[in-house]
Amino acid sequence: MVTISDVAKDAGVSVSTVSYVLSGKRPISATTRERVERSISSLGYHPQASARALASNRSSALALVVPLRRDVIVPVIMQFASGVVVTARTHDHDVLLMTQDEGAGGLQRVSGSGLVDALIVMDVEAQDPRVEVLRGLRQPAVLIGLPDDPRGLGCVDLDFAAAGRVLARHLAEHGHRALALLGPSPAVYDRGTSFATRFLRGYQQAAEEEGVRAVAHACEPSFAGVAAWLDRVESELPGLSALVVHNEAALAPLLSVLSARGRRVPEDLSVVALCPADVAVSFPVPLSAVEIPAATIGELAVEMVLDQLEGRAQPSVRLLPPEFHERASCGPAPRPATPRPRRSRATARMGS
Amino acid sequence: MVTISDVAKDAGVSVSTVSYVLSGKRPISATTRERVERSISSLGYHPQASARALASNRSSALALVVPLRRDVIVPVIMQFASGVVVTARTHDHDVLLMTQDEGAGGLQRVSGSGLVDALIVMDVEAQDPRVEVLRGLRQPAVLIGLPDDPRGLGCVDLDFAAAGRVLARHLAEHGHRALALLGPSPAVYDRGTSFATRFLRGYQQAAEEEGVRAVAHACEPSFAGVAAWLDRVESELPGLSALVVHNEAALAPLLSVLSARGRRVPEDLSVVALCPADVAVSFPVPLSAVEIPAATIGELAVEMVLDQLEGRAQPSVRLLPPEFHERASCGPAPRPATPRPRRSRATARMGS
DNA sequence: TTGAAAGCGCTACCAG
DNA sequence: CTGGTAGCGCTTTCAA
Repeated sequence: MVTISDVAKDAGVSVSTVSYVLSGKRPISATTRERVERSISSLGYHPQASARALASNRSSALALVVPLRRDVIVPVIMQFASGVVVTARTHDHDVLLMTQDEGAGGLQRVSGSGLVDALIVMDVEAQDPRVEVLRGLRQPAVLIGLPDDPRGLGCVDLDFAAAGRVLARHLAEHGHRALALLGPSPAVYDRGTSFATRFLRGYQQAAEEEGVRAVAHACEPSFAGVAAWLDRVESELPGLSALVVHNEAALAPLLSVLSARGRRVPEDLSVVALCPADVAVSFPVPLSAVEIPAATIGELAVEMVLDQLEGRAQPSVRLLPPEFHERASCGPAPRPATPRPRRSRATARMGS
Repeated sequence: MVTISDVAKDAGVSVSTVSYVLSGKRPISATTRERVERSISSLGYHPQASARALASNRSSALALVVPLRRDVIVPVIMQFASGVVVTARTHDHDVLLMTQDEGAGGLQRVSGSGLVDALIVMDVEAQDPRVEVLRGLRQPAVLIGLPDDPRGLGCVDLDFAAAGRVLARHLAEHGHRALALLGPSPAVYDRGTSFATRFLRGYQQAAEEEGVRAVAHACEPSFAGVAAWLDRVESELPGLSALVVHNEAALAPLLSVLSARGRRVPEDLSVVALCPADVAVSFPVPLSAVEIPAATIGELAVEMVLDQLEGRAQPSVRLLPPEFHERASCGPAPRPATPRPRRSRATARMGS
């Protein structure tokens, strides 16, 4: 194994000079630098990560904690993780992959052992017990999600409230006067996952502002679940002409069930969703949808956490604006709109 | 920060004793061990990873290289990665996440810098340039996939040939005499990805043995691609009554197109696939399918690579047997089988 | 602009 | 069964 002193010897300089050539932390004459670099590549020298970390007290690694639950949208996780890894590499950092099930203890372990310089934690819930632990660590952290009390921690996420607003408003502007939100499975609400609630609030707020009737219910992502959900909202809301879907896994069953019942999209029923682009275009009629900018969130998380690490910035909360993509699943309301009241009461609630 | 000598002082023993308590590499009296452990937890001591790695020349980390291409099946990758991380943790190892795009240089970097003790590389192609690089590294490696020349490297993968055989044979046993294989997109074959070819060979072999007619064509996973594929095989193979799908992304379009054309599954056409269980059950008619045991492959990869690291085993190739799950998409051939020839010529080829 | 050398915290060898 | 201690390969301060 070739070490820094092998390089120093070969180049006829001191060890510290080689180190400074590598780090750029002090000026080096062009000729010296060149000699050193020649030796480095001719010897095939690679600085040893552990020695560097020990001496500098920096690991050049970030921890990334990903969820494993079955109700997460796997492709979104992957996009996000890719964004993190690629961005980390452009800042000369590596990524240590951890799973949710290591829990708070895992965070303490990697932090305490100095394995990483900073942490990025996905899928953080409103009352996540890990939040308090993260606040107590030596290393900075950025969360994907928005806990109730984010003090001291960076947060990045889609602005779910704005996403809910955008979708509801879009339907209202197409003349729809009665909307239904197909929400995530009940388990997601039970867990107190804040994004579901934020989306719902945005949806309700826009519906109210636009003066349209709107219901919302959680939905199990299966054929049976979707069928039951449909029965319920159709009986609950006569004149229903548009759906907002915040449940990726329910999309396929939903569209199957609709087609089986002879309800055409968008002629009979408009559908808009929050889902990745590739999912949106995987149906016979491409879905108008808001996307989760997962890769961007990943990049941003890395940049925020490194800014905190270098003292360039304080922890802050960043909610990214939703991007709506119009495709083919949203049309005008089928029946001429009934005379629009100046200010109708919006009804929106999230039942079980 | 609390160090090993703080613990030694607190417990009234030497640092080496603390070290040996931690590693268990030499006998320690019960009383000493207890005192040391008490000090460790009362001081909240965490051994520093970098110092340990420097002194022991072991990082206790594995590199995991995941693909980023759009034609990979993301959930399978995730299952696999989870299996790797969880298993690595049970063996006291962490996982460094790398992306495909770091290429051979990335492998050399993490290897040369001693960041990891071993490497696991996913999605390895028949003529993958990384194979030669991996062979030259100091650390052992295990590949997911099967390159043409795997000498010196461990390999784990599904036995794709057996999977192709199982599916074709299953259909033949249900009386189907004319089969079509809907393969991955042409890009996959062009890339020389060995799993596609292995699956195809197994399918062809079983068809020949069973004396059934069988065609095979690559297919773009889109509505247009699937429709064109269907037109082609139906005109090419009169009496076609069963499909084998080796293209997860094409499943949804395929089933939509079939339903739009009034072809019922399984009454008019039987369909079997190679896909994850959750995908198989996400359609109106649950698909009989072979699954990729991704989590198992991940576990196995970790165990194999650690066995190599510890000198407990030589690099070897392990192909896991396919597991077929009967669901609802496969029925008997619709028309009574034509008199079965003793040994008919099977036709199977993979056109563009 | 460069060199010398003191650690960083741990492991594992050598002694006892 | 336990202690002392020489490194592991690098960074960074102090000195020149």
